[in-house]
Amino acid sequence: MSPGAPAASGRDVQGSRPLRADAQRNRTRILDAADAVFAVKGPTASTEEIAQRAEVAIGTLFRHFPTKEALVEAVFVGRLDALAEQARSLAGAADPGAAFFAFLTEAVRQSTIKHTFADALADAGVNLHAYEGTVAEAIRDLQQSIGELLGRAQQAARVRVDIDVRTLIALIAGAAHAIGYASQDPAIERLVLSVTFDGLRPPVSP
Amino acid sequence: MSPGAPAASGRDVQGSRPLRADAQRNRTRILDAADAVFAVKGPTASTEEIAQRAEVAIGTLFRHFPTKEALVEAVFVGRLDALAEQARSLAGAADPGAAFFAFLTEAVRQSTIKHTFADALADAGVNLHAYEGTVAEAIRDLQQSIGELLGRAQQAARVRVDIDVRTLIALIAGAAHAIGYASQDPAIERLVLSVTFDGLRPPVSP
Amino acid sequence: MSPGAPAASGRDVQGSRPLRADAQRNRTRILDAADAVFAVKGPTASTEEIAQRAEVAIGTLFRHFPTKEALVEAVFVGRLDALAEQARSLAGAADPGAAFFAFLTEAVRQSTIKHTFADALADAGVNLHAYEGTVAEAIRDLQQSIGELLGRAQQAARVRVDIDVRTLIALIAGAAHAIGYASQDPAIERLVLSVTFDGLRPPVSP
Amino acid sequence: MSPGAPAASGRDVQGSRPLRADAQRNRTRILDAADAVFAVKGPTASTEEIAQRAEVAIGTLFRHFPTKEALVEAVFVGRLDALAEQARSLAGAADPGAAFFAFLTEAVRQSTIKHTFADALADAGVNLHAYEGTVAEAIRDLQQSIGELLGRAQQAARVRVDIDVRTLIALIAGAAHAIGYASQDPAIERLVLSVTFDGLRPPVSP
DNA sequence: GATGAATGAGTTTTCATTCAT
DNA sequence: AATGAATGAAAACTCATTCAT
Repeated sequence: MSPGAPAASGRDVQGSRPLRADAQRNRTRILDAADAVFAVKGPTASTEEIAQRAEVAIGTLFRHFPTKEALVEAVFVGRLDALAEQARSLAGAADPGAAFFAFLTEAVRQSTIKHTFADALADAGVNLHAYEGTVAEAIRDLQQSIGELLGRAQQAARVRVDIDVRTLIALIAGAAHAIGYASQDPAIERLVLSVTFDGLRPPVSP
Repeated sequence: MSPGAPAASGRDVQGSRPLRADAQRNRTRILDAADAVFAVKGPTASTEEIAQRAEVAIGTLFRHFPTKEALVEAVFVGRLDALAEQARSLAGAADPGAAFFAFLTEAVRQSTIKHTFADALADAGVNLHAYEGTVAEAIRDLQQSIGELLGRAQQAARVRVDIDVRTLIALIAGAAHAIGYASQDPAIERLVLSVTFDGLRPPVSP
Repeated sequence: MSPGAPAASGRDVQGSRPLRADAQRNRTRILDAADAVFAVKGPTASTEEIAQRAEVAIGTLFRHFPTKEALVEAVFVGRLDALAEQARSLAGAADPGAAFFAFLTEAVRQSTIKHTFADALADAGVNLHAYEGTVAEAIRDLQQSIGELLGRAQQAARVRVDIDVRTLIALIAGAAHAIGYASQDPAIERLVLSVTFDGLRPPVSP
Repeated sequence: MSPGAPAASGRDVQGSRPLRADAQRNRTRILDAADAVFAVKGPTASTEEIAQRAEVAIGTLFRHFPTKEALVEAVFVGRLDALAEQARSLAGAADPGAAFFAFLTEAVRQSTIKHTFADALADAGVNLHAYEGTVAEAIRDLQQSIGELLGRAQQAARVRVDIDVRTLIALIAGAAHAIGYASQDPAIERLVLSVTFDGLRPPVSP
């Protein structure tokens, strides 16, 4: 599991005392397993399968996440945090345009693994008002870090000024989807990114 | 239900005599219901719910579609046929560029109703080799009619020549996804389409 | 279908006017189909399959036999009649012992095709009191014709005198079952018949 | 439930740790219920009915036996084990002929409860090659223990030497069938056994 | 009478969730 | 806290039987 993976999320559950060491370890294992299984089978994968992969009993899974939905959300938040982290790490780059498009490429690639995430990302990114709790928090955080990158790229005249963060997130999810199907075909992947990037550039001034 | 809706599909099942009037009516009701329910809840919606909405017994549903998969495919084929029909109706237009972008707009809007369709569309469009039967047939038909529009627009220098049909279908699905979440927000819809269109245009020659 | 097959049964349904020619033909087709299908798949075979094999609509099947049970019974009666016919054709033979064992061999072989029949035969043969209608009638008829053969063989001192018709029918069904499993293995078939025959012979007088 | 009944089977599922006390209790209840229900209604009885009789939820039944087939097999193996146990307990008897016929009587009586078992017994006994897993194992075990009894009885000149284990099992099943129907009538039961026993004895040397 | 579409209770199986150990 | 067995409400699918055409 790469650094920045969901389980490494530092987001604290408010109001709960720190977990015992073994409990914390189980929580991490469950999140990692869920992340992997959801990525392959989508969110209809069974909790039982996740528990098995995490090598914990099903009861343990439900002790940590009272419903399946809670688990799905936690995985989602983990991915959002990882994305936001990535955006922040590019925030100070010398070339704002390069940083922006580099982030875009990476974000699309990561979302590509499984549509579920792209779906959830776009939905949350665009309809933040419909969310609450940790998801809303994570999205707000992500929007801010992406906003930073976007703003700088726009100031550097590398991106159309009429694009806002919510539209950008929608575009990322869309491109991820488009590419997701063509996993065998690098040509399509390149073309989709190319079209999206070109469409984002400011119009050539006459 | 708009004209060209799935139930109106003219694709004939080979070798079966025409259905009795009442059976045809039920088949249509089931397809319409499935189309509507899948649009809202995705393909995991239960066959029972669809049967209820169609006001037929569950046995009737399974008489018409022997497995759930067959029903899902039939709905899908219906939508593909409607799209292809649309492409064909624009094929002879005087302005190939306008026709192309008009089709794109319409295709994205229709796919937007539910991601399921966009997903399936892109998957089938890109990975046609993985399909067979009526779905493969419908996709091939759609690819051809879209190809026509695309080819003319490229000859008229209104679309980049490096785009092929498969990439285009992937882009349509991607844009549909992106927009799908922003159903409340026409601004995002406009921007996503604008970015996609601009990205598709041929580079300005210096 | 060999002569003597169930459909050829001459047993009249009491009180019903003679069937129209085409109806009679359909009745025959259904019975033949049911006989064949039940022989292969047992009585859990679906009515639909039988109708298809008979090339009639399912509604036609149920017009002739108001319940599946009625159809099963009719097939059964057909086989009982065929057996009884066979017994009668041997009744006048010169050698009563040979006639008896020839019948036995034939009866076992025929019942062997499918255990269902052996089961039903034994049950009806032994527990005649539990049956009524055409089945009871057919069994009584069969018991009488077998009784004839048995009586003569006993008088000729070729069969133990303590055997009665009901026991004999049970033994036939039992042997048929035993052999049914060994359809691949003629050795077992021969041995089972040999044991049964030997056991039926009168004890050697000292 | 007599000792040696299916639930008491000592056959261990390899590789699985011993069940928790309550789970073992439920497993036993389910097996006992299945044994009883199958005996009355045959193997088409519904899993739901078995679960009800065992007073467990349907999910519990399927946790213990992942398919209905697995349950049917487990019941079958239980009975086979009980029979083999019985054969073994008679193996050392002083009088091999008496032991052999005592076993036969008992085996027929037990198989008589329901034809399903006799059917399965004969099929597996004769066509062992078509089985695998625990069923094959149990049958092999049974064949061996019966073979022992048979061999000794043959050496003592109490049974025809041309009989082999497979034929013997077929005969047991056949007799069980024959008797099964005559449960009300001890006379028939006695006669069927008598015929079978007599048929198995070696021919009187002149 | 024949047809075959419609019905709906019943079947096996899955799975999120609870709770005794 | 962890375990994993138990629960029971679905879910997809079947099939004997009915009834409109």
